[in-house]
Amino acid sequence: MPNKSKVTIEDVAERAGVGIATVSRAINNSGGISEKTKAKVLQAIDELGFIPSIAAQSLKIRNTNQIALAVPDIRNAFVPEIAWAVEQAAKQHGYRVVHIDTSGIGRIELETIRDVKKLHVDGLIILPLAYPKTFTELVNKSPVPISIINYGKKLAPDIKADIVCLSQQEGRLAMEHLIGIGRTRIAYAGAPRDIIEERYNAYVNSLSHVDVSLVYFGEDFSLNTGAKAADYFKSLKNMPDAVYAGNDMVAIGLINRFKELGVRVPEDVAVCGIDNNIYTTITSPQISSVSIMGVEVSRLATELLLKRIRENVTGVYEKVQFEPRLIVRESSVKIQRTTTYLD
Amino acid sequence: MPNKSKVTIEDVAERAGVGIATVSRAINNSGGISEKTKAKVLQAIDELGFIPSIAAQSLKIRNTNQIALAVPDIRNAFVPEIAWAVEQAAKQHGYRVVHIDTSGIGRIELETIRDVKKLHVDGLIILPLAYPKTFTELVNKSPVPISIINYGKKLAPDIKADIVCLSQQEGRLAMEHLIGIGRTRIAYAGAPRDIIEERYNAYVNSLSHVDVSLVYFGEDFSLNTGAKAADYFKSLKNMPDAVYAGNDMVAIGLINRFKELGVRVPEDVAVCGIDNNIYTTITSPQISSVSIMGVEVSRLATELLLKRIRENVTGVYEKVQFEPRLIVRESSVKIQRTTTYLD
DNA sequence: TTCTTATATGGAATCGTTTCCTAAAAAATC
DNA sequence: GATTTTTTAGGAAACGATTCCATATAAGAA
Repeated sequence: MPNKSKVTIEDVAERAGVGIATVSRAINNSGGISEKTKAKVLQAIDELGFIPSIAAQSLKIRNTNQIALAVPDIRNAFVPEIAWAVEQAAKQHGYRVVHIDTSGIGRIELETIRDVKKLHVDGLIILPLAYPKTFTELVNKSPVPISIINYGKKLAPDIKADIVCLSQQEGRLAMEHLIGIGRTRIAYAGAPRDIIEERYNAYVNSLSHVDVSLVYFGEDFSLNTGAKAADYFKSLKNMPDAVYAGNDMVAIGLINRFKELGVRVPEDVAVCGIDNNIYTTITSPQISSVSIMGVEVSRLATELLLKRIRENVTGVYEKVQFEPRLIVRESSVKIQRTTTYLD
Repeated sequence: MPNKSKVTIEDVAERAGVGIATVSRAINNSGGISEKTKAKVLQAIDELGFIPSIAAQSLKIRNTNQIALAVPDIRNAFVPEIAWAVEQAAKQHGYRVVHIDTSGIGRIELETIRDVKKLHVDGLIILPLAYPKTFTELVNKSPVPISIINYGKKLAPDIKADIVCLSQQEGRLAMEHLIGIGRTRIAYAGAPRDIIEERYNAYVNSLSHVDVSLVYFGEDFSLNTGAKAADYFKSLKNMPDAVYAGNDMVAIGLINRFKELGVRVPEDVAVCGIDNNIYTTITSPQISSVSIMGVEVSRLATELLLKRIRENVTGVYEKVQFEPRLIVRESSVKIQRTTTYLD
């Protein structure tokens, strides 16, 4: 870690025999400079190994070429894909991505928005889990543009941020699928309704009558919740013939425990999850799921943010909705009491 | 996104009726200021909602309070945990983390090191996959401290970076385990030796004789490689009775395909993976694996980096080795020759 | 060639901090 | 109360870029 190089634009100017303004023009391709001198400057830059001080540039230009990405927890199965897509898109435009872990805690999410200036970024992409009352308020007074990846509840229409979301039909898709394959006693397993309300709402709305004994609320959307749900369903005298799992982790935990308990999936119970994370294909049976389009959604959220940063406009916020996509795998098939049948 | 607040230290000074130097002292607790005036300044800051310009601070102080984390691909199962631990540790010290995706491409890894100044960070944590000849050279001339999370080959002893690694006994642990449970025809499945050499070396070193027909080199460490390995092993007239998988993804892919092919795990073939990623517990059978201590390793790597940044020293680089830990699950059990017979 | 216009170039101010240096005020010493 | 030492405060010079503005040079028109 030697030469903490401190070669400045002035050194370059001297070496190239030009003024500092000229060097700046060469760096930034800002025109008003002849090809000849530009080449001269570029060579001097190369010889000296000059790298412009981003701090100085930031101070003058007032941009940082950084955006922040605030996610609940990078260890959650559906998050890495989002982080990846955001970074790819950002890199393409010369932006770096600062990661903020909100731990899915509403308070931290709000603080992140409130103190976004402390992050030294030109914009913020946030994937909130909680939506307290002050959310919109804080977003609206943010000094930098915000892009929201919204897998939660509907946001205030007057919110001053670009929003990319899913049509919130993912639950309905899963339910319709289970109904479509002839299941009649469909259960729900997942976190309590206040976490991702829509997931449970879809369950209720897809049924003419809700049998509360078929609803299992765990603490969260985890493997563990799935396992406990399996125990619970197995304990019923009248088991469900399908489970709509609030997400894939729950579905995986559920199926695994079912297997231990001797419950066959999909013969006895069909299962459909949500998120379509890559681990739906590593279980046996592979799990039917609904893709929440993480890559598409987050790429667009990034593009919108960068566009707004670049164009520096505040009006007309975008709200784009993607459609979730049902992916049928082995864990949910038509009821056929003869041979098993996959597709 | 309204009031792009541009309240500066001068505004605060005026409001508090003091000089700008005094305001600076109040902000930074740098002493030489009476409690009375400090309170006055702090109040003014609060009233005006002043937030110091990080760009200006960086320019003067020449630090950014940011570190970069360069990883192969955040979507790889063992990476999120590392990213998480790094961020937690960094946050604790008031540092932000900029994520760099190297896609596991050696060229990009080298570029990241070479151009680290462009990242606007005070230090770099890198988890390299490849170690080309120029690696050490580039690290040594880096203008900022570097901390290496090393799961690969041994690094040059004179490298100017803190290194946190595993004792590279993870492969041996897995092999000894398989041998210990009585398996005699142990196979290898993973990427070619040039990717993570040690994983394969451990295989060779743990055996008195290597049967090349029991070695399957896929393209990478993926589910797909595992699946293809399963096909290959099944096609042998004389199947292995255990597979040492280069990582858990391979193990998962392998087991899944084995199941489709009617090969029983662990009865016919025992399987042990490496990484101990969380998905080893969601398969059936759950997979024995060796923990690579991701959280511990990366937390320490971060601590060492931040210490070096803070103390600004260049001598005496640390090299810390963690011991991997074997975790036995269902996929590998002692051979019990009771009724079942293979050949 | 001479005058006009377009193009290149350099100087100096600026961005918002920190910090050195000097001066004033307060505290301590005699 | 006078003098010295210690604290506290403010002015101004950096930090390293960008960019406005004025000027010099090259190109084009007459």
